[in-house]
Amino acid sequence: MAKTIAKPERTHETCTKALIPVRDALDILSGKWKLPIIIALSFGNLRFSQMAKQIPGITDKMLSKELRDLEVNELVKRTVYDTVPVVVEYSMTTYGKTLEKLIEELQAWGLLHRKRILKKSK
Amino acid sequence: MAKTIAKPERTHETCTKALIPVRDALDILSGKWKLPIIIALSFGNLRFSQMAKQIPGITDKMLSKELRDLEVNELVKRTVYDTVPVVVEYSMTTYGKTLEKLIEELQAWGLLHRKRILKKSK
DNA sequence: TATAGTACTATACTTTTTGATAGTACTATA
DNA sequence: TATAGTACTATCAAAAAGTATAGTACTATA
Repeated sequence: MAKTIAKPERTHETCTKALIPVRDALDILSGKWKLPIIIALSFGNLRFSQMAKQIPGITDKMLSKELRDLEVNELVKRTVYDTVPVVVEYSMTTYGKTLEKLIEELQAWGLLHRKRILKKSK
Repeated sequence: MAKTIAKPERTHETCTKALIPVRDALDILSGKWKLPIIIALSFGNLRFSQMAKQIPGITDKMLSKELRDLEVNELVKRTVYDTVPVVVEYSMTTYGKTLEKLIEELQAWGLLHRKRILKKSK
């Protein structure tokens, strides 16, 4: 017997509710610095100051804040090494890597969109 | 012979470039009102004032601005009827409907994320 | 002549997000 | 004792996003 999932009726009500997780996903990627941070970390683990160097223009404050956001959402892991001076290493979690597929899909749509819209404005 | 696309090397340089269309896609969906408008229109064409009623809390200014954005991006079509008083009808374009798949994918990820994160906070 | 209905625009304001700049705590080394 | 290195935080300023409220242009109808 095939497993089926009861799909709620498509009403304004249900659609508005269905919007909440969409917004969640968008929020995770939104803002000026989330994507650059994710990309930087996708190349390998980085310490705070290394990351600050790799992402031109970001301030310490923004980096710190965005990393905390990503950490709270379990997308990035923060590891403190008990050295002197202390060293903190950031890395993508396995879970965080599931974002990559989503980002690729956004990229695919965005690429088509660029082609379509820029063609017109020539 | 299978068609292959030359994939650029994966460097910071190329990744940063690849980020541009991702940002484009995110921008299209970002802001407080884009998703509610898209959902409302996905149920059928609407006039300005009808839409304002269906989207609780939106101001005329925001509605007008966001519709213009969507129109410029060819996601929404604006049709003016030569009546008195004038009536303007908004509808999703065929192209605009291609966003639905993307929205569903965001939703799918967001749903998993909700489950994962909310579970912990209980 | 006044009002109503449509689809907006204009202005000023508040809130949220981001930026600039400086400062903190710790301690090893010169 | 002064400086340097690490990973931040604090404070204030600027910019961007969103809200509140009123006003416009048009004309048919009461």
